[in-house]
Amino acid sequence: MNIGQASERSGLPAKTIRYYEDIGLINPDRSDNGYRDYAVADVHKLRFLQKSRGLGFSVEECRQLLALYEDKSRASADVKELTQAKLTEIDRKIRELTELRRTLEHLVHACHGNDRPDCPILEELSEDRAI
Amino acid sequence: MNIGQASERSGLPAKTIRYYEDIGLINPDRSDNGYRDYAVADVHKLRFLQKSRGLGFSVEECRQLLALYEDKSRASADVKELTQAKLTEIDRKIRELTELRRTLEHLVHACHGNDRPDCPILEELSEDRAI
DNA sequence: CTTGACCTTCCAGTTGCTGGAAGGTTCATA
DNA sequence: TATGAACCTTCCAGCAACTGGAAGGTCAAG
Repeated sequence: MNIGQASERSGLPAKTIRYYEDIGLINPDRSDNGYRDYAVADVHKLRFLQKSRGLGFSVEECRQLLALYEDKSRASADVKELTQAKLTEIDRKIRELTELRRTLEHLVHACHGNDRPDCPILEELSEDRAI
Repeated sequence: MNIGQASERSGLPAKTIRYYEDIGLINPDRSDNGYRDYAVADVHKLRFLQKSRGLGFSVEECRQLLALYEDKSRASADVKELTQAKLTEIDRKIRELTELRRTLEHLVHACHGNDRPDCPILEELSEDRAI
């Protein structure tokens, strides 16, 4: 399929898809007319990139994550260690998002109007273990 | 406190903290010697920025989120709408992270070695409702 | 009173896109 | 068959969000 369709299916702008090719994240075929030709697997990768970038992973981290999936020697200790590190990071992100969610919800429900002059989030956020 | 301590407590590099001041996200006092002087509330804001940036929110979105907490007219419909939009976005992120986590874990546990030549994540990710 | 760890501003470079120009391809319609 | 819209191509420039480094001021300890 052409880049337009790959864009539509992955949720990434065509510009970004070409950029990801530039930096070696994907390698679509080329049709005879010179157009890029994306396979379904490419679209999966692109969608994966779209999500993981949106979740705050850097391009290099996304490259690592992609590599985890594609690594032929998936059993190696290195890969396992990296995966474990990523799992820990993901857990942290989930925790932080949950916390952020709780705080926002609290604002909507408890502070409708002006019962508190000061900002409740600041107290909530300062509850953290790690300061 | 000086920028070094604010950096240590917020988890943000001093460079980034100065940048956030440049673009108007924070406004620390200045000591007589010209050094920036951060209050505890500034550190809370910075830590909040550190987290929300790391969770994939743009600086402008972080500015909005900060504004939600600080908005004096917190009861306005606009603010409520924005907050609701952010909540929806946060829920999506949590869902996506959970999915990513499940996939990675699956890789670690189920695919140790070479029982699958093809990449299982690609199938998992293609299960999405919204294609 | 100097050495080292701070801090300041300013300017340049990097990452990760994003927009726009200039031009080729495809395909439906006049 | 031609012409226009809707695609696609490369290339280059600009923006967002930092990041590094130079050049220099401040401060506490020895």
